[in-house]
Order: sequence, then structure tokens, then C-alpha cells
Amino acid sequence: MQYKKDVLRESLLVEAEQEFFEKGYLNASLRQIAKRSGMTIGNLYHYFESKEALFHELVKNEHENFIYMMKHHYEHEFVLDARGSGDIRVWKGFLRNFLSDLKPIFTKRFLIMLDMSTGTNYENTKGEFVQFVSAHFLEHSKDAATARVTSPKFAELISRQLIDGIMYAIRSVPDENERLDLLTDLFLFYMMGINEMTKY
Amino acid sequence: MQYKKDVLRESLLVEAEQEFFEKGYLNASLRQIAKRSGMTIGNLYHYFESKEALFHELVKNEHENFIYMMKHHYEHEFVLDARGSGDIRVWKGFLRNFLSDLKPIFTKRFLIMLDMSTGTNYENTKGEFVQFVSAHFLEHSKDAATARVTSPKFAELISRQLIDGIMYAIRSVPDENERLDLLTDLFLFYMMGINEMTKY
Amino acid sequence: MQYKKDVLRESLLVEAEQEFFEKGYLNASLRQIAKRSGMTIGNLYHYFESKEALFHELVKNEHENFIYMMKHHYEHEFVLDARGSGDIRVWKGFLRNFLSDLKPIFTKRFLIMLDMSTGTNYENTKGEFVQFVSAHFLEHSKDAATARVTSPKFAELISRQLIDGIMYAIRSVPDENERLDLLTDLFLFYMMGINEMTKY
Amino acid sequence: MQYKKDVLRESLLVEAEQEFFEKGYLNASLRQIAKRSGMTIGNLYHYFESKEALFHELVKNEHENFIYMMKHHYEHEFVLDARGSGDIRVWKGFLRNFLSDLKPIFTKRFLIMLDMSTGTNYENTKGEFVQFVSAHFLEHSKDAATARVTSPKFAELISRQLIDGIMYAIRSVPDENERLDLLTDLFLFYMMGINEMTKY
DNA sequence: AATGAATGAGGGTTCATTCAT
DNA sequence: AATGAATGAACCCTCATTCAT
Repeated sequence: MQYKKDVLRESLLVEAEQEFFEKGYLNASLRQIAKRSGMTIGNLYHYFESKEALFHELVKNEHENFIYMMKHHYEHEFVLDARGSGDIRVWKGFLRNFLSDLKPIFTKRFLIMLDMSTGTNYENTKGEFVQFVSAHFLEHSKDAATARVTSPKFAELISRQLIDGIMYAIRSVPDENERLDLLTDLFLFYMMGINEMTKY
Repeated sequence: MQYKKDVLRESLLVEAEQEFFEKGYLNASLRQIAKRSGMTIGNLYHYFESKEALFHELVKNEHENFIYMMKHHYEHEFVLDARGSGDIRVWKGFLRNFLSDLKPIFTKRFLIMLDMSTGTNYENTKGEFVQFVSAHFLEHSKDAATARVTSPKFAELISRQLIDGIMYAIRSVPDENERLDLLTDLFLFYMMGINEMTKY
Repeated sequence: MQYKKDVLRESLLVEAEQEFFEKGYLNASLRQIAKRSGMTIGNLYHYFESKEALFHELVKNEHENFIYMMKHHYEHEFVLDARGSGDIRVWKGFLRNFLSDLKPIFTKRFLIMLDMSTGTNYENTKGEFVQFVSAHFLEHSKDAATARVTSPKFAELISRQLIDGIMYAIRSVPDENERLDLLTDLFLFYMMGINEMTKY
Repeated sequence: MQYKKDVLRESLLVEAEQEFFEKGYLNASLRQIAKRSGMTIGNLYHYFESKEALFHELVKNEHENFIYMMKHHYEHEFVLDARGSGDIRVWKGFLRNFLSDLKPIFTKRFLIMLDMSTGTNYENTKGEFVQFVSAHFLEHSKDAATARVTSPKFAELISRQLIDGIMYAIRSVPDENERLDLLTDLFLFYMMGINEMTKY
């Protein structure tokens, strides 16, 4: 039975992923999830004790990876320091590698955790992520001659935008390579924009 | 009681604005809106004949202004042509004026219409806006040497990002001047980013 | 003001007639009636103290006439006695006159009182009418050789049918002459049917 | 609880039958039906997914039988041809057999489908039935010397009356044999009436 | 492990009626 | 005489959750 149990549990998570992705946490229906898994609503509660718990199980690994990444971000620091180089092709190369490494993080469930979690304990995660990236930006613009991009509000805005761009790529571009291209251009766009902004 | 009608109707609209803003159309509760206005749910239906009608009343002016702006966008065309100038201060001046003109459009209710309208007739408005801006981008990048930003997917992404940036400014920056500054920087950022992208 | 009052009151009755006719008492909406009269729901209550009272005002004359007719039915007795005659044209002539005399009774409001009054004090009127006609039938078949049509259940059925036929004519045939023709044929049909039934 | 399901479901259908029978579809209350079955309104939705679905379950068999009967009516054609016989007892015999065969059709739920279904998909069924019988009448009166009963309006009226008579028998005569007697007399009455009408 | 019956609260909506103005 | 704001109960329906089997 253990085998069957795991299969069903996994099926529930898969269908829950789709349901949360389509409707968000609050509007997702446990009945729908159970039905899609060919299962009874009552039985769903044998696997997950509540709607919130199901959501938690769905994204907890993503959350851990995400937290880990935030704690160890300095390992990737070099990438952003590559801005010093004048050659855009070098930048692109670094960026593509960097983003390729992040593939395991930028998953559908990661998107769900950040963007479809209103009503759960995770609803502030996106804000935390924004703050993290924003702090990053501010830190790196200390060297810059002017303080324009050090405006916290603008840094937060740009950070949120970047994150929303990532979300968009995950949500709308299913093909992995195409998505990586898009993300690379997106990051390039942001880095060059910031670069330019600090010139004046 | 005639005199109270306008007051209460306005109160309902204000509370509805808050409720829709917080929860979105589908999750907003008419009972909540009525309660916040010190009123019974039944009475709310004296003022608005349905949830959708209430939403419509809330955003219809915003929608009209928005449509008008899209139809008459060429009047502001000169702004973007100012990109030819090499002086960033000229750009900023133009942008600030341009965005100042748009102030009556970038309201909280506009945000609600674009971002909290799932389930209403307005739910596609944001998509239309994105397409509009995206077409604009593509048109203006015909002159550019390379076709990088003419990738429709990237143009759409950038357009969506820009619009989301506007939404963010409306949502998070209450002070008008501060918001105008932020939006100016945001647009500047996008124009320079696009400018740079077309170089390579 | 008295003049205006009567006009409005009459207008309310006219619109109520239409509403009750279309939806029946329970499903009729006072709001609709007021709206159709270009009037406020509140003001309707100045003219009629309740939904039931409005219905009562609408059909009370019909009810009085109806009661009067039932009490004085013997005045029309001769008509039915004409059955003795073997000539169908004589029957038809009598019937047409008889039914023409009843025109003031067979009105739309009479129909409403009998068929659209569920939920009011009048909801049993149709049953009383059926019993009245049924008693009539039974009385006249005492002379007949057999007791077939004296079966109370059958008499009641035939009576109800006849009344429903009248209702149908009122409801579905707007032209007065056409309606009179139809009713004449209908009564003829019933008289001949009864005549035949008593033969065996 | 599996064992209770069928019992409760049946109970709901029985109570629904009573409620629809008493108040018609639109005025029937699901709360009442649930309460009468000793159940919560929410639970009723475990058994039937909507008010309309409940109504559908109640009458779907009746509707199928009814459609089948209309398609295969020619099998019973001989009955009406028996009119050629001069002996009323022969008619009665045929009629009684004919109507006895129809017993499974003339049920309380059949009555609900025809007469209490306003607001459902079945609300036109009675009209279709009337047209069916009416066409039947018209077809059989082609042979007759005169065109009196071929008046479509009169044929429709008579057809509606006959059907209403059946409805009355179902509604008011619980005993099966008594009902069969009544229906036989009713049909006899109509056949003789039509017969007589075509004489003149 | 699995079923699905059952609950209770909440959703949007309509209604007859009351009453201050 | 007239307005229309306000109430409260009822409508159909959906949901997360509980629990006896």
C-alpha cells in the first residue's frame, strides 16, 4: 500500500499544482483537486490535513531552495561583478550560465509560491524576495557616482519588475531554451538599464 | 433621505474600491462592502444592481479615459521621438511632462480595472494595454539596426513589465510628486534599456 | 390631486393585471408593477396596503359579479333546458346568446382570480366554481335514464374541463367574436358529449 | 454510509416530488425539500448538483417513456379506428385496454413534468404534447364531412382539454381502478363529442 | 487507506414591507 | 401624495472541513 499511497499523494500534488496555478490559493477548490486525481475529497484529507497544508507540501522544497539561495547568494556574486567588463557578449555568457544554474529554482511551484499564495503563510515571500534583490541593487550602487538608483523606492521597483519578469517567463514560456533566452535578455536589459542610469 | 443617497453611494464606491483593491473582484464580498458602509446587504442593491454593475461604476470613467488615451496616443508621439537627443535631461523633461499629463489616468481605480478585474468584462483590458504598448515598441524599433527588441515575446515582456511598473507606482507610492519622480525614472530606465539593447 | 390619484391608482391596477397575468400572484413583483406604472415602490403602498390587498382590489368586482351570477344562475336555466330541442342550430343560437350575456364576467381579471391566485384568499375560488357547475350537471342528469354522468368524480372532471376551456379562450383568443365562436363550440361540444353519454 | 445514500436520495426525490407538485418548480424550496428529508441544504447538493438537476432526475424516466409513446403511437392506432363500430361497449373495451397500457406513463411525475415545470427545460413539453394530440385529431377528421373540428384553434383547445383531463385524473384520483374508469369515460366523452360535432 | 455523507458558514441576489423625509 | 432608503428573510449555490463507516 505504501507504493500506491505515494503515487496518489504525488498525483494530488500534481493536480493541486495545476489548480493553484490556474486559480490561486483562495479560489482553488479541493473538490476539483480530488476529482482531477480520481479521488474522494475525504481521502484527500488522509494525505494532507488542510488546504494550507497541501499548499505547504507543494511549495516547501521550493521555499527551502529559495531560502538557501538567498543565504548563499555571494557564491554567484562574481556574475554581477562582471559588469565591469565592456563586452556585452561576456555579460551574456555569464548571465546565461548564471540563469542556467538557477533553473531548478525557477519552477512552476516557485511561481505558485510567489504569485498564487495570497491567503497562505507564503503570501509575503515575494515581498521578501523583492527586498532581498533590492538590497542587492542598493549595495552595488554605492560605488556609483550618483545616488539615482540608490533611491530605495526605485530600487524596489526595479527589483519587483525583474522578479515579475522571471514570473512571466515561467508562466508563459514553456520551452526551456526559449525561456532561458528570454530571461537572459531580460537580465541584460536590466543590467544595461542600471548601468546607464548610474552614468548621469 | 435623498440627501443621504449621494453620500452613501459614494461611501459604497469608496469601500468597494478598498475591497476590490484588497481582494480582487471574485473574492471581494458585497456583504463586507455594505457592512463597511454601515449598511445592509439588501440595501446595497438599491444603489447598484449587481456586483458587476458596482465594479463597472467604479471603473467606467477610468476605462473611458484609458480608451481615449489609446486612441489619441499620437498626440504624445513627439515625446518618444525625443530619444534622438543625446541629452538625458531633455528626455527627463519631456517624460515628466508626458507622465504629468497622464496623472488623471494612473489612478487606483485604473489599477483595479487592470489588475483586480478577473471575473469581469474588464479582465482583458490589461492584455489589450500590453498589446498596445508592445505594438508601439515594435513599430519604433524598425529603425534600429538589429532586431533584438523586435522579438515579439521580448517586446511583450518589456511592455508588460512597464505596465506592471506603473501599477506598482500607483499601488505603493501615495505621494503624487514622489510617484511622478518614480514613474519618470521608470520610463527613463526602459527607454535607455531599449536604446542600449538595439546597439548590439 | 384626487384626479391624479385615481389615474395613478388605475394605472397600478392595469399594470398589476398584466404582471399577475404573466407570472401569477406569488411570482409577481411589486417592484415591477410600480416600475411599469412609472412610480415608486413606496408610493404603491399609499394606494394598496399590501400585495394581497392589491390583488383583492384587482379582482373584487369580478368576484362579486361571479358570486352574483352563481346565486342567480336560475335566470339562465332555460338555456340548458333547450337541450330538449333536437335542432343543433337552435342550441347554438341559445348558447351564443347565453355566452354573449356572460361576456362581462369572462374577463382577464376573472381569469386571474381563478387561475393566477395561488397564495391568496381566492385560490379556492376555482374549486368552488367547479363544484357549482358540477352540482348543476348532477342535478340535470337526474332525469337521465342511467347514472353514468352522475358519477360525482366524472361530473367534477367535466366541469373543471369546461371551466378550463373558458380560461383558455380568455387567455389565448383576444378577438371577441372569435372567442365567442370558440366558446360556443366548446359548450356545444360538452352538451352533446353529455347528451350522448346519457344515452347508454 | 453507503447504505444510507440510496435511502436518502430516494427520500429527497420523494420530498421533491411533493414540493414540486405543491408549488411548482420556481416556487419550490430546496431548503424545504432538504428539511423534509431531515437534511441540511448543503448536503442535498451531494445528491443533486442543482435544482434543475433534481427536477431532471425526478422526471427523466417519465420523459423518456413519454417520448417513446409519441414515437410509437401508431401501434395503438387501431383503437381510434374502432370508432367505426356502432357499439359503445366495443369502444369502451378498446379504450380501457388502451388506457391501461398507458398506466406507466400517467404518473404523478408525468403530471409534474407537464404542469409544474415552468422555469425548466421541460416547460414546453405540455405544448408539444398538445400539438401532437391536436395533429392527431386534425388528421382523423379529414374523412369527416364537415370541417368544423378541423378548425386548428378548436382542435388545439380540445386537445389541451383532454390532456388537462388526464392531469386532473392523475392529480385527484389516487385509486388506480377508479382512475382508469374516469379516464375511460373521459376519452369516451371526447370521442363521442367529436363524433357528434362532425355530424353537423 | 478510503468513502462520501454531513455540516455550517458564506457567496450573490430578490423580495415584500416599513418609514423617515 | 410621494420618495426611495433601509431591513431582514429567503432564495440557489459552493466550500473547507469533519467523521462514521
